[in-house]
Amino acid sequence: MTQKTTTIQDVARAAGVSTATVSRALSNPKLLSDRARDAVLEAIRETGYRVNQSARNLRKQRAGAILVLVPNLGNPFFSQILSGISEGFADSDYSVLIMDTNHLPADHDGLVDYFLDSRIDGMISLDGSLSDAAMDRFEAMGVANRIVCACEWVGQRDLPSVRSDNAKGAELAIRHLYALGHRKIAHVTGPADNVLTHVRKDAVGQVREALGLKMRPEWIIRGDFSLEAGHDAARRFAAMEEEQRPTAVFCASDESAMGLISGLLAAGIDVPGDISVVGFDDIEVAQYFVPSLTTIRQERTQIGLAASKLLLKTLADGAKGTRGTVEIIDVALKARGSSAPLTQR
Amino acid sequence: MTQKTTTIQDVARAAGVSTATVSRALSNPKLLSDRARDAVLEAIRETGYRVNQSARNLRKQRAGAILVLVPNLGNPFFSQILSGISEGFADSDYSVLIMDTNHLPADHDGLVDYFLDSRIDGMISLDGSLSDAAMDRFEAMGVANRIVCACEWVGQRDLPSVRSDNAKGAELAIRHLYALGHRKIAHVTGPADNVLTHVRKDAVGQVREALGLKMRPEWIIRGDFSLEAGHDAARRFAAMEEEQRPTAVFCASDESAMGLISGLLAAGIDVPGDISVVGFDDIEVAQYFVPSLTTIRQERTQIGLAASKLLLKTLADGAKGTRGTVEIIDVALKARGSSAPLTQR
DNA sequence: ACATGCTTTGAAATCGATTACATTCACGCA
DNA sequence: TGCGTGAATGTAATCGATTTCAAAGCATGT
Repeated sequence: MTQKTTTIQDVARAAGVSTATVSRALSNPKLLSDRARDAVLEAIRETGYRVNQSARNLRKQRAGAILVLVPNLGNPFFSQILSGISEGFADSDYSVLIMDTNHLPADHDGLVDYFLDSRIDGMISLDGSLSDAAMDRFEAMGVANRIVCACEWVGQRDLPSVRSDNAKGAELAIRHLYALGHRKIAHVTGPADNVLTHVRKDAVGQVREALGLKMRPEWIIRGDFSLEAGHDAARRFAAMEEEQRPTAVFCASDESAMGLISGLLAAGIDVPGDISVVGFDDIEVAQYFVPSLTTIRQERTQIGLAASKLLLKTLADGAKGTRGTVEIIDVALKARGSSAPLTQR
Repeated sequence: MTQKTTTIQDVARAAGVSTATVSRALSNPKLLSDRARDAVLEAIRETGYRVNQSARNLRKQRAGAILVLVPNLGNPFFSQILSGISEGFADSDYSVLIMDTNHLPADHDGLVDYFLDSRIDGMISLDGSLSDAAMDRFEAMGVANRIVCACEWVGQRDLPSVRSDNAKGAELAIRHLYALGHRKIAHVTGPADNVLTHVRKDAVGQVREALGLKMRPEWIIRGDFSLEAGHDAARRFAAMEEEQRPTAVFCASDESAMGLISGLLAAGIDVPGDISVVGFDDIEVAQYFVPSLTTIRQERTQIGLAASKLLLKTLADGAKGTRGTVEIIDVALKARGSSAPLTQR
C-alpha cells in the first residue's frame, strides 16, 4: 500500500501555523519571522513532508518539465549532449523529457500538443528539421519562444540556438588535408534537408576555391551521417578509376567516416595509405577506431549545458529576450591515424 | 503572450452541459447519451480544448511520468533500449524521464524523492547498482513495487526484471572460440560490483571447466565495460610472455572489446591473427569496426519494449503481481572478423 | 493618545480537472 | 395510480499547493 501522503495541511497543523506560512517558509523564507520559519522547518523534518509537484504545477500554471527532441538516440553523438542538458537542469525544478523524433510522425505536428496539454514548459530541439507547418503552429499557439535549438537549427526562423562553428570545422578539415599534400579531396555529406549538411558543404566549397583545389561532381557524395552511408560511399570510391579517385575524404560525421573506412579497407583500399579520412564530431570511439580517426571535435557537453542555460533564461524572461540569440561553440581539429601525408606512387 | 487556455468550463458552456458531462465524454463516453456526447465533442473541436495534464494528475493522484535510470547515457548500448522504452510508452499517457546515474550521488538516495514529490509514478532501472540503503527507502516508502529492472538487476531483491540470457551469451562466446581451436581463453570483465560481471564471469568459469580448459588468474582482467578499460587490458596482454599469453579474449562488452583490439593492434599483436576477440552487446558500430567484431547480440529494442510493458502492467495492477517476474530475452552469436581459427606458429 | 506604516500572519480563493452523491426522468409492472 | 429501477445528468467536494487580500501587531513620530 502506498504511504498516505503528508500534505501542507499536516505540516501547518504540526507547526501550529497556517498553510500560507508553510508555503512561504519554502518559497520565500525571508518573509517570515525566525520563530515561524524554524517551527515550520522543524515540522517538515518531523513529518517528512515533500511538496507535491502536481499540485504546485497546477497552481503555478506550469508543467515543470522540458522536452529534448533528438533526431536519433542511437547515435552516441547525441548522448553526451543529453548529458550536458541533464546537468544543466539538475538543480532547476524542471524534469527532462527525451523524445526520439524517429518515433514521431514526420511533420512533428503533434509536438505542439505537449505544450497545450501542459506537459512541458519548453523544448530543446537537436533536430533542425522541424517542418514549417509545425513551426507555424508553435507560433500560432504562442509557444515558439519557448524553444531553443542546439547543434542543428531551424532554417528561416530566428529561434535561439547553440551550435558548433561548423564552417570553421569544415575549413580545418580541408586545410589539414591540404597541408598533408592532398589536392583531390572528396566530401561525404549529411542528408539533403539538413542545415548542417549545407553549412559544412558550403564551407568545403569555399575553402576549396580559396585553395584553388580542383573539383569533380562525383567527389560530393550524399550521405546521412550514418555508418551505413559511409560504407555505401566506400563502394562508390572503390568503383572509380585510380586516376579520378580522391586521395582524401572529409566526412560530415564520425559515424560515416568509420563506415567509409570500414568499406575502403574491405575493398583493399588502405587508410590512410591510399586515402586519408577526416570525420566530424569526435565521438568517444573515434580515438579507438583502427586506424584512429582524425576528426573535428565538437564540445558536446558544453553545447548541452549552454542550451539548457539558454532555455532556462528564455523561460525565466518570458517571451522577450533570447529570440535571435546564436551562441557559437568553438571546434578543434584532432589529428590522428586516419589521415597522413600524400604518398606518390 | 501565451494563449489564454480554454478549460473544461469553457467546453461545458459551449456545449450547454456540465463539466462532469464533458469529463465523462472524454474518459467514459458510453455513460452519455448520443446527443450529449456529440455536443461535447463538437464543442471540444470548436474551442480547441485540450486536457490540462497537471490538473488531471493532481486529481487522479498520479504524476503521469516514469523515470528511466541509465548508468551511462554515452554508451550507445543504452540508447536503443531507451528507444524501445519510449516506443512502449508512446501511446500510454505517461511521459518518459531519463536520468544518467553518473550525475547522481553514488547512493542514489535522492531518487526516492522523485516518487515522493509526485514527479513519477514508476521507474525502469537499467542500473543494477542501486544501493541497499536506497532500496530500503524505496521499500519503506512503499514505492519499491513500482520499479522494474532491465538489463541489469538488483542483487537480493525480487524486483521484476527483463534481461538477456547472459549465461548463455558467455557460453556461446567461449564455445565459439573453443570450436575455432582456442584453448587459452582470457576474459575482460565488467566492474567489480556489477551483476552482469558476476553472471558472465561465472558462466565463463563453468564452460571453461566443462571444456577442461586451463586457466591462469592473469587471464581474468577486471574492466568496466569502457573503451578505455579494454585498451588498458591490451597493455597487460602485450606485457605477457608469448607462452602465457592467451590466444583469445572474451570481453564483457563491445566497447571494451574495441578498446582491446585497438590496443593490441597498436602493440603489434594482430587480431584475429594472434588473438581472437569476442565482445558482448552487438552495438551498431561493431560490424563496421576493423576487424568487424564477433559478438553476442542483445535484442535491445525488445528488452526496452518488454520492460515498458512490464512497468505498465505493474502500475495498472497496483502493488501485487509482477514482483518476482523475470523475463529472459534470447541472445545470439554474431561471428565476424575479429575471431578466427587458432593458427600454429 | 493617535495616525502612520511596516512586518507578520491567516482565511479563503484559485489553478483545472475528476468523481461521489444527488437528482431527474422515463419506463415497466403490480 | 403509484412505486421501483436504471439511465442520464448536474452539483459540489476534492486533489494539494500558491497567493491575494485583509487584519493584527507593533514601533515610530507628533
